[in-house]
Amino acid sequence: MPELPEVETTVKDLNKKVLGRTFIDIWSDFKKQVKKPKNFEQFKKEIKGRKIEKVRRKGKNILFDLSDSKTLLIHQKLTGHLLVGYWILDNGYWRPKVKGPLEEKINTFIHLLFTFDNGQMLALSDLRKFAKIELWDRKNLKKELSSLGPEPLVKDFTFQKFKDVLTGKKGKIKQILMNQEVIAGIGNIYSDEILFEARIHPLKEVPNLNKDEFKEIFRAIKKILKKAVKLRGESISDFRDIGGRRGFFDEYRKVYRKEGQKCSRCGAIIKKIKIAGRSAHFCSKCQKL
DNA sequence: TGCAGTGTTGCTTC
DNA sequence: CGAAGCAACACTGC
Repeated sequence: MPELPEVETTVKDLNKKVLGRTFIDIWSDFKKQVKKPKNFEQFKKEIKGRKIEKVRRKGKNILFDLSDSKTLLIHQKLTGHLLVGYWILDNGYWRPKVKGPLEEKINTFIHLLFTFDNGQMLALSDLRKFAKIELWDRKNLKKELSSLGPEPLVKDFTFQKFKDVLTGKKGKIKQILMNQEVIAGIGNIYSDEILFEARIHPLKEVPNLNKDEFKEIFRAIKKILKKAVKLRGESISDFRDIGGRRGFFDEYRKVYRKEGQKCSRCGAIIKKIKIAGRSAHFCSKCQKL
């Protein structure tokens, strides 16, 4: 499940690989994944001939700025992967032309594939088919994404700003951290890891946090997300970079899906509970309620 | 074998 | 208005 660090890794790699490329063709076997324009032929017509000027990230959204002020938005949701390479259509499945990590079974789930002017391809692999693809006029996109909260890794996301966005919020800290309208980009894995780093219990009510606890959470957000970006994301779920390679955050992961194991800090057993229908992992001894 | 668990977003319901 | 539940989908693990 791609969260901020995984999307950031993807976007950085895409900027190295596909900048200046022009779309010449699009293939799909699941056309309703393209939500805007709804008509796939229309989408195809509008994409063809357009050039990629820049790739950006907003929260968990990937934005391809194209020529003529269009922007292609891709949200990977749970199991979407963007892959760059060369494939051949074989019996309804895309097979990679060259040996390597792209040969893993994520290939089976390619439902959308763009071909560029140099023969290179951009594939969207998506097991659960939840990913969303939309083509926007750039001027309308800002409004569309305006409900997203601030980007946690930018310099001007200061402690003051963090306090401001949390002030007045009711609810459990875990839920608030995952709310994209409060802060953009944090999902289930990193909210667990951030709260472990900050030694705060996921069920802690936001209005009950004192200043020191706010400070710890703020510090932990920056630390964990920066670390995860540096390590090119996780791969306990099925994240892969655009070359099909894993991230390295798993070696650093302390609580997510570690229930029953010993806490690396105090040796107590890591617990798993449900919060608003989501799994939450934490150490009940060193994370304070 | 069968069914709960998996996570993100948005829509529906209360 | 907000919170909770569920659907979108398909595969894994118990």
